[in-house]
Amino acid sequence: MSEERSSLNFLEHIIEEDLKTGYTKDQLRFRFPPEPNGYLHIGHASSICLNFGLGLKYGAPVNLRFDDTNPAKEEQEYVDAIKRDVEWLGFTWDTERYASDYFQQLYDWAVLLIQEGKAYVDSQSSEDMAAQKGSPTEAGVPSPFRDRSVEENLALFQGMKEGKFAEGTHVLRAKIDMSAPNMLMRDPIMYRILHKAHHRTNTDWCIYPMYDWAHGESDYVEQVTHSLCTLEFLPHRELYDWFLDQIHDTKKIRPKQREFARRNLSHTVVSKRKLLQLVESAVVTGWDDPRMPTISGLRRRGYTPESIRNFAETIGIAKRENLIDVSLLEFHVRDHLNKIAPRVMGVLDPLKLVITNYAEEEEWLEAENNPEDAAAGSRKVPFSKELYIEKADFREEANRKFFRLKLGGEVRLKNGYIIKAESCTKDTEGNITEVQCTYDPKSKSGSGTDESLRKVKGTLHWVSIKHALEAEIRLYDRLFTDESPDTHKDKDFMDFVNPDSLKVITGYVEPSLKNAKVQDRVQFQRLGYFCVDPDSTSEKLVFNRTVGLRDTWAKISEKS
RNA sequence: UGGCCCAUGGUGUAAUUGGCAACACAGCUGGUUUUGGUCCAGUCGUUCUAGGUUCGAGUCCUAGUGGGCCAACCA
Repeated sequence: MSEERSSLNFLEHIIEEDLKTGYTKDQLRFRFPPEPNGYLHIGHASSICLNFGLGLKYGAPVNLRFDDTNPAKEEQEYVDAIKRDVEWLGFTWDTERYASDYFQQLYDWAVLLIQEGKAYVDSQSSEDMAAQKGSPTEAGVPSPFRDRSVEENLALFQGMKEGKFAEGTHVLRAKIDMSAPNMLMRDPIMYRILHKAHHRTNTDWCIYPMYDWAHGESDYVEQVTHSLCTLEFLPHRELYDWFLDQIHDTKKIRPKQREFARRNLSHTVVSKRKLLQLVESAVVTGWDDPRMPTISGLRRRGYTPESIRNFAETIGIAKRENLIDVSLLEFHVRDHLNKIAPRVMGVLDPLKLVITNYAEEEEWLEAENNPEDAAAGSRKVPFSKELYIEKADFREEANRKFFRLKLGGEVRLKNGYIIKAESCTKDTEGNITEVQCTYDPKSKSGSGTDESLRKVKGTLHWVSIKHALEAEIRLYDRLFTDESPDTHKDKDFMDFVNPDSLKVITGYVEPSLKNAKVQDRVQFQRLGYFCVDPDSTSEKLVFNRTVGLRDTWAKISEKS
């Protein structure tokens, strides 16, 4: 597969290079390492697609590893949600791992470092330590505890482990270089005391390793070859390598950390703090609100795993700053849903249409389920004298660019007949309340008559009033009015919340939808893609608009 | 103000590693269409600046400019 001549991203170039000079293909191994402290979002999705995609490309295993080194923030609930989301995206991990699986090993290695004089227990306050750290332009100063004896360090560290000390009284630090230009190398903390129960190890431990100490060593334990993370971890690489130097057995794989730029999506925020703020301030209804950029939100909105994977693949991966327009994500849902979503008819903004010369009680017309997919078959939709059409599809008069219904003009009712608008009635305020029309009985769709073959410029969707199902329709728009809401120095991202990001309306849909199930996805013809929300009941259908159809008419009418 | 990373059409990403700057989206034209959808065809438009090396530079070197990251007992 790696012989494919399709272009490679910079990480694939690195891997190809490593394959030539070092590793064999069957040694390759990747990992996706979330911290179980929140819900996964679209940014994680591209990291998941990157790591698991590499696994698929090279036939290499990919571990799902939970970076659970901070019991203050992590919960089992998040572990479960993360697993569900990764699975939903369509990926299978090789083994499920936890940094907490390695607490004992990490402890043993830490003891080794102490014995070698490469780590020491510091007993200062965090404020004092911060003050000694220096700044990017000034060197730090050594802690007064830096030269404790190995014996004392060993005894204290053991005491820390045994719970003899309160939180904040001691930490274990690596003894590296207090004047290193890289601040992370100025005697970084390896362990802190936390008297908190951990969702997996419970109270077995009261000292917990810091990210830098745990991450690289976990990669090493798992023999991950390429440990990929976002660019803000670049300064950590030096420390990652230093920690590996201390324990690396040259007969084993030495993991490499490499960094890529996180993908930024326009009109959204992804930081956990900000997403939480949206939830807590009730701007959205929860982590899975269809407007949220979380995987669970996208799922509820009606996005398909394929569309997200395709999106991740087209945006690619690189090292530069980026802001990807959400419309690209929308393109990919449309692209996929166009192929798989059954077509149905629903009217969201109804206007009554009466066919004055229609004499039948009702009839059931044949309707194609999906013109993109012959195997999708067809269904019957009821037709009768009184229908709903969209308000926007009728005007008393209009210019030639308006293909829809106008007085004296003709259109085809999708799957039905050609009609001609004869008159309309209005209320006291001048709003059109009903349109009267006549139909050509010989023009029935699919009948093969000359009349049925006639071309008319417009085709409208419709529903038969007496057969229609009432449904709640939730129309979503971007959550933020600004394309990059959290990058303004003078304004808070909450200032850009779009007040119209949700509109709830009542619509009328064809009766074939009666038994639609939660998560079913359909195209309301000429309107967009919709899916059945979990709030739906047998009494009342609830649809989410996933995304509208591409709308050329909106552009034309905007111009004039 | 120290160290490090980055810079290619409107957006995102490529460029066989120094050899004709391409792909997707968006835009615009037209065609097909019982969805103003889809599909098809065409079109628009790009290497931050200044030097240097070279027969040849998006790619290498130097300087500049612009953007980003780094001082949590977070990850």
